[in-house]
Amino acid sequence: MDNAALAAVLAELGDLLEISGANPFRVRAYRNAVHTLEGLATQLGQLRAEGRDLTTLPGIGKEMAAHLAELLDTGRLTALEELGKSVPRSLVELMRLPSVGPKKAKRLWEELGVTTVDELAAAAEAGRVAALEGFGEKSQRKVLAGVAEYRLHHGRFRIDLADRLVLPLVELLRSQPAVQHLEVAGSYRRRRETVGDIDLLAVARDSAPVIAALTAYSEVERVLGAGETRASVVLKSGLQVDLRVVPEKSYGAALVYFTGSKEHNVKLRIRAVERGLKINEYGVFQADAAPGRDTDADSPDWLAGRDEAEVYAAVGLAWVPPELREDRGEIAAAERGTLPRLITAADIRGDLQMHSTWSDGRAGIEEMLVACAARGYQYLALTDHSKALAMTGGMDAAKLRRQWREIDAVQARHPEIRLLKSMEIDILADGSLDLEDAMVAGLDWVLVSVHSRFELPAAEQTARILRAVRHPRVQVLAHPTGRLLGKRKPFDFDLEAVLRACAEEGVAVELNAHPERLDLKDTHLMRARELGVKVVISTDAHAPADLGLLSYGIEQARRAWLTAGDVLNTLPLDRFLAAIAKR
DNA sequence: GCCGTTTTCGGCCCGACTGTTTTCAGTCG
Repeated sequence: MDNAALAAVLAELGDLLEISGANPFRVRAYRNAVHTLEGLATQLGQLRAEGRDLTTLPGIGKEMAAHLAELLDTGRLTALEELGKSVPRSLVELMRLPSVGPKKAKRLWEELGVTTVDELAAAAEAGRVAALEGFGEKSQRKVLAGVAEYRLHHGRFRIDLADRLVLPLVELLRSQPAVQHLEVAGSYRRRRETVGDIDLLAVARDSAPVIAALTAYSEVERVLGAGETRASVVLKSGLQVDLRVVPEKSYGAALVYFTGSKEHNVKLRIRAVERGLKINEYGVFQADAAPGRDTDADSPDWLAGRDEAEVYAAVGLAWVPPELREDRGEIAAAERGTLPRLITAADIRGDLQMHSTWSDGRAGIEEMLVACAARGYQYLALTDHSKALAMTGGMDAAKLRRQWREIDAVQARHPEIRLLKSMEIDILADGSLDLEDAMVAGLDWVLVSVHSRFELPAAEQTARILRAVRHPRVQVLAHPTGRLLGKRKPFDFDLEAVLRACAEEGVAVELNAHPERLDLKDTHLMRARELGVKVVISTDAHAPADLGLLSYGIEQARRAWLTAGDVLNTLPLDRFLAAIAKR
């Protein structure tokens, strides 16, 4: 089982414990363990095989370690199966519905016999939910609306889709005369690869017109609620948007608070408590100056909160870039002053994966080159597909030779940028390359990737990829896990073994910046860096406009703590060529 | 259930909104 699967089982047990009325701190312990697993850069099974004591991991104690060991050994968890005998496991699905939490899920089950979302829908349609004490007509309607939403799509939104939906709304709200500041917070600001909803934060002279502008927005499907300082709507796309309006004095504190992550905020508050302070969304306050006194921007106990740096400084920390706020060691680094200088788009000197009309791209070589030069790049690699991908017009040796002649001609017309001869060479099922070695030797940049046989057993898949990265001329492994967000899971293989081989062989790994891939992902990149594997951030562009997708790759690289020094294509041309010539 | 130069017990982050309540529990972020 991989870390994500382990985390899912512990999360389910935590939810089920909560429904069964367990001690809330015990429930939280499960949530904390899940968070640790999700943030782990190395597979837990690997750590265990290396003899690591799992209880040295944060939030993992004796009990969690035993659960994890059982899961790794047997793939099952007795505690979950036992609890499932007294509380239906399907109840955790009910908690995914808005306004249904553990208490309501339990009562729906005990008093109405509801155990699934479908049964809940039937009960609500029959009017049985409204009759329940503590519920009413409105609760019943909310449940039905929630079920409809759930059935439509109970997933998250890819970050690029979120951008398309959010940016016009942000522009509209910023144009309101009353608005002084408006920022998108939450996981969107941390640039997670997907977002569940959108948190907007505003400072305004008068909150009412801002709230009204949101609820009246043409893309709003329905208004979930609107009060003095906050409002929630669901867009026609299904994306939920929450808006909070805060006083100017609280803007920084609120931005920290609503940017999260929750785990990062918890750490900040604990630091505050240790220093006799209190942090909430309105500011940093002297704690217990007058117990029970309001802690808002007008309180005499208010100390800081106008901007984020002020809030961090109040607890002895440097400002932390939003992408790092995941409780992965950033607090300690901010305290020591050792936060990394994160890579930016301006550090990139060349794009090392793109396609042209020679395979499945939509633009010619020269067009792609001109677009790269316009971005200020010093080099680009043209990586059209190899012949195994016949449907893309993949090239065999003869076609590749013809392409080289055109490349030479285009290069002769454009001395301003270096056009590298390359190819996205398929890794065949046995790990051999889909191009003769004599031709491989003629390439400036040798990129390999898997595009077929995703279903191979893990051992075979691993052996196949290992053979490819151990090929003496291979320089980069592209989109190593093959995942497509929301469409295809990563194929089953031992990434750790592949990364170690890359480290030994001096092969780089790609961070494919296409928002559908983002492969490797942030935690994998952290592991690559630990092992000393260089990263290449490429767009996989199939048209000039796709070159702009680079920003999505940069964001994930930042989430992985990468600096310019960790990324090969930040090097100027001469140093880049020198670096890859060693291979 | 986890954690600890305030260790092996007694804590564990905080506030707004909603709906159904006559004073607040539950949910959510």
